[in-house]
Amino acid sequence: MEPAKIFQGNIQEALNQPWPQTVDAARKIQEQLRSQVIRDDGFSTVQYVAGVDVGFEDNYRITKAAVAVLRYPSLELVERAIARIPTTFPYIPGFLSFREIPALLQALQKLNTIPDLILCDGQGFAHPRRFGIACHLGVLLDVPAIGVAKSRLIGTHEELAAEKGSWQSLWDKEERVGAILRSRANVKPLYISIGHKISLETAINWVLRCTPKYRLPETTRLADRFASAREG
DNA sequence: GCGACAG
DNA sequence: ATCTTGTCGC
Repeated sequence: MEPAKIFQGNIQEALNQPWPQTVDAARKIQEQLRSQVIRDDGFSTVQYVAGVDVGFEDNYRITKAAVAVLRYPSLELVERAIARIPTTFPYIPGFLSFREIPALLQALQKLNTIPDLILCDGQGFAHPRRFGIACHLGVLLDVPAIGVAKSRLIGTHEELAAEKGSWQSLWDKEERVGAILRSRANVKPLYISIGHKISLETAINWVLRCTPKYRLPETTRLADRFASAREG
């Protein structure tokens, strides 16, 4: 079966599953699915890199998801998709994926181009139960994914040098759960963690490859723009 | 019990 | 996340 069929099949299967209505049910899903996370590199060639993000409309009643697919290494926009659905889950730290993934799946379903790698807005493995949104989306789609967060959810770290490209491990007790990365000189670091089918070292390198100029990767910048645009 | 807390 | 203009700094 061709990749496109598998990708669309995974999305359809995920959409057919009942979505949790309580935090307890959501926690059980996290604890069940987290064993499926693959922490090693499970890909070779990367032709398409995608960024995903969500925004809200109508006083948070509508969740608007956006996907931007860029060609690598040119980082030019190849395709974009938008989806709007009613918001069904509140924002609770540690359960972000249950608020954002339903809309993201509907946007991803509209793609004609299958991403080889997805950069998510939020944590992956750097999560209380090691199953942030990048892990959740990566496992559901079975596509390599990276968590790129703008702020900290958990973890501690050493001082970070000011130069672009410098990074430090992010620790939760004795376990390394991710890294903080200076994606641009003298700006607040990014919180990087693996999502699925990728190692932390490879994830850091891909974030840098997708971040030629600004603090955020081009993928997330574009997805951000599409998710927040009043039009579209 | 008291803070911390992705988007 | 979102409401919002100008403004300070490299």
